[in-house]
Amino acid sequence: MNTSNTSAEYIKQEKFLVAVDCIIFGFDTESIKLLLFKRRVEPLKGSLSLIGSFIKNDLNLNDSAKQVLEESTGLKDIFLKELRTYSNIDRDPGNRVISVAHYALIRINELDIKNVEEYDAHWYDFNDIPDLIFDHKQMVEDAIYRLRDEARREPICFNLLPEEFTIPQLQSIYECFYQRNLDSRNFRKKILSFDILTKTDKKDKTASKKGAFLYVYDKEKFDSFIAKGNRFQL
Amino acid sequence: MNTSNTSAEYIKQEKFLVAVDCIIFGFDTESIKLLLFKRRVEPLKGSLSLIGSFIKNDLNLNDSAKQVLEESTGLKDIFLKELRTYSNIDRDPGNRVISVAHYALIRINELDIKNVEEYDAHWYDFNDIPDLIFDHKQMVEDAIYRLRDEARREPICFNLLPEEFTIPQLQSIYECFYQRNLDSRNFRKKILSFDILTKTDKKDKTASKKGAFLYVYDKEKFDSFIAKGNRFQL
DNA sequence: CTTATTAAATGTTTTTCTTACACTAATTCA
DNA sequence: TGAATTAGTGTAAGAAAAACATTTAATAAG
Repeated sequence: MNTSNTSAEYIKQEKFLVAVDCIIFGFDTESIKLLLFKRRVEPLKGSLSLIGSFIKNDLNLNDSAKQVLEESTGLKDIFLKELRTYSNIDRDPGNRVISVAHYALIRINELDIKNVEEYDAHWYDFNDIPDLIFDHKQMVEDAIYRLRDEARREPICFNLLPEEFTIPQLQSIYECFYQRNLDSRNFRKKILSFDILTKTDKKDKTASKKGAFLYVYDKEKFDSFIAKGNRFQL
Repeated sequence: MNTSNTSAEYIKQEKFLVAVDCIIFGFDTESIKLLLFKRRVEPLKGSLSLIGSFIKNDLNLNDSAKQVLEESTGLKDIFLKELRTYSNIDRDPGNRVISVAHYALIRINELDIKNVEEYDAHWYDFNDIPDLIFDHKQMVEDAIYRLRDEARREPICFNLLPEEFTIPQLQSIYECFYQRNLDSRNFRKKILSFDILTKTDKKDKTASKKGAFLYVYDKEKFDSFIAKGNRFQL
């Protein structure tokens, strides 16, 4: 590290290992899933954990998390947000490490199988999280809590679906988050009332004989919806 | 730092300066205010900034922020939450520093004047924030945005008022946040409908001749309100 | 001691949003 | 060709939000 122009007051200070950990969510028609990994370094090598990495001096935290995601999933341009820091002194028995947890929403179908196998990654139902190393299970629980809240107030669930998706698919994500069935008439009415979706003339016939029309999320429509003083709320 | 039991993989890693910065909010019958400080170290010594500190090896981030707050305001048991990290490589010209911003709500009247003077601290209207060092102004803007959102969904505004406060006082905080007048009948009806306040038989006569009854926030009532499946929303 | 002033406290109606509810349509497969 | 399956649609009732004006309690001024 270049310390040539380091201020005098700074030099006295202690330095810390800083890591990012990523909570990766996906959705597969039935349930919201979480991508978990076999840890590849000591301590606790081989145990289940989130994917993470120590940060380097050339990237900020968000870019570090992006890099971790790209390496482990093969995906770029992923929905990614900071959750919070985890900084208890003894959280990592290897040494003191301050970790900044990030959560990501990905489209399961776009996941690169090669990466997944190489990294020994597996999907777990978000209602049935196994024990994880350190405080990773706490991170997951915090992320689920945050995500539930955010899904209600921001149009983020589209990030779990293909570019083109059906209204019933979208509904089932919300049913997963809220753990209850929603009325399909009311749901459709509400989501379409925001006028943020564009209907295509294509149908998805994987889920029914009749087939359901495919829609795409339109960020510009959303922005103008908000600009008019409206609020996304499900 | 004790590195005797540090894992091999960890030793190779770069370490970083980590700081906490605190965005301190108050309220003084008219407007929401922000406590700003004259910076006491180089670089940019003497410029306006948030209060902050490098963290040490014996405290987690939250406790570090608490310590900063106690030293600068003389207050304990302050409402304090993590906002987010700021980690751009060049954000601090003194050296690379990762800062974790925290926001705090305090009761202006409880502030220790001695500390305030010693630290050269001053209140600024939250609608008129001066330029600050580094990315501190961004932190403030992010904190205001977060706080506005949180005030709508969590009972946090009480932290800006004395233990005993009037309904009109509470209303004026919300009017500040939303920057619009609220109907006093509807506001009162709504806030009382949550059944989270206890009315005292005392009156505050500083704001009117008639005087307004004082109320206290009851955390237990709030918890049972939530346990019944309700949602605080203003 | 009467009157003027000031902000607090209160209820009702209208409008908007939410919830509950059941049938028809399109397609596939047997 | 008919049985099965999910998609798609409208309306009525109930709940919540918004709009709106007057009376009350206390102090201060004349």
